[in-house]
Amino acid sequence: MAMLAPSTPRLTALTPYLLSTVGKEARTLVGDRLAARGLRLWDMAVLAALADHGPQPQRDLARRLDLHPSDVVKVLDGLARLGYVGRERDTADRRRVLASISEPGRGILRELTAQTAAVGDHLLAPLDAAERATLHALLLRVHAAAARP
Amino acid sequence: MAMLAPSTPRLTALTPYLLSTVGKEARTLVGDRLAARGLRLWDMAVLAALADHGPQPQRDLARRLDLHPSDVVKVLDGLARLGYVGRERDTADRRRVLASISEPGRGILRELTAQTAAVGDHLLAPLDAAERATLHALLLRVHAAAARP
DNA sequence: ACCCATCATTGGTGTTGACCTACTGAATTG
DNA sequence: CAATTCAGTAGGTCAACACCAATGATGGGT
Repeated sequence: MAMLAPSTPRLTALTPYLLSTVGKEARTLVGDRLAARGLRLWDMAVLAALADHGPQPQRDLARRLDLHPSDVVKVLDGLARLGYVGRERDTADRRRVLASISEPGRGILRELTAQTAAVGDHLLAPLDAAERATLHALLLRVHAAAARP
Repeated sequence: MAMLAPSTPRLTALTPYLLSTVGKEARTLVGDRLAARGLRLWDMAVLAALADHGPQPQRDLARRLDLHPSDVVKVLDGLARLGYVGRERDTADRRRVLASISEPGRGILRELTAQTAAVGDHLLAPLDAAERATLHALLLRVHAAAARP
């Protein structure tokens, strides 16, 4: 269990530093929960993208998640071996492979989502519900702005 | 320049995911600026800790920054080679080595701090001043809570 | 038909971050 | 004063991550 250091004022005065360390902590906590199921962060991201946007060529996944196409293959290989995703050639364009989430995949995704929410509860313990909502909304706007070129 | 992906609702609904991605982005942006000066994130953290808490044994730095003692040595080696820190045996306990920041060290730290603030401005562009303050305050509380055992 | 672009895949590379072990010299404890 | 604990150091491991080049199959354009 990673433990944040009681840090130094010069650093904690900088929002990027706080974002970086708190983000790293979140990453580690979620990563640990996923690791307990033999999965990694990208696995969850891919499952979520498939659940949200339906079956799609791997190219789209790569663009959507900003993940290298050759790494998409590797992630899907792992998920397919566990039965969480299926792959079919697109009959319209036989170069493409349509990846889709399976029922077991949806099940594990629900679990992972719950786990992640639990991590959130733990991490945001010092904040009340309204504050958590505020934080989330602000982060969402920052995220959205950083996402577009 | 890393670019965040336009992500998927199921993920952006989870605060830990937002913290993780935005944090990673902040980390990368700051890291790039440091790399332009041949430094890394830990270098800045160590300089800041020395500036904030004065000369101190490396053991304290390790605890303070949650950095492995053997890695503290390596970071200090690099900083010492650049003349940003000095090291002296503690006369009271000659096992200890007191690390301290030098004047050039303070200078570079000021620069790095300005660079980091600039990254903050860029990253938090969509937020107005009050919102940035709110975000910072919330993150600070989360950080402080996660820091203590 | 032919050529070129696209998609998936394979099998790598280099970097990084965190960690671990063994060793030295110094202090503390019994 | 012997044994143990502690600080710093040197050197190495290890997994994760992002990225790259080459290949084979397919599609689209002219």
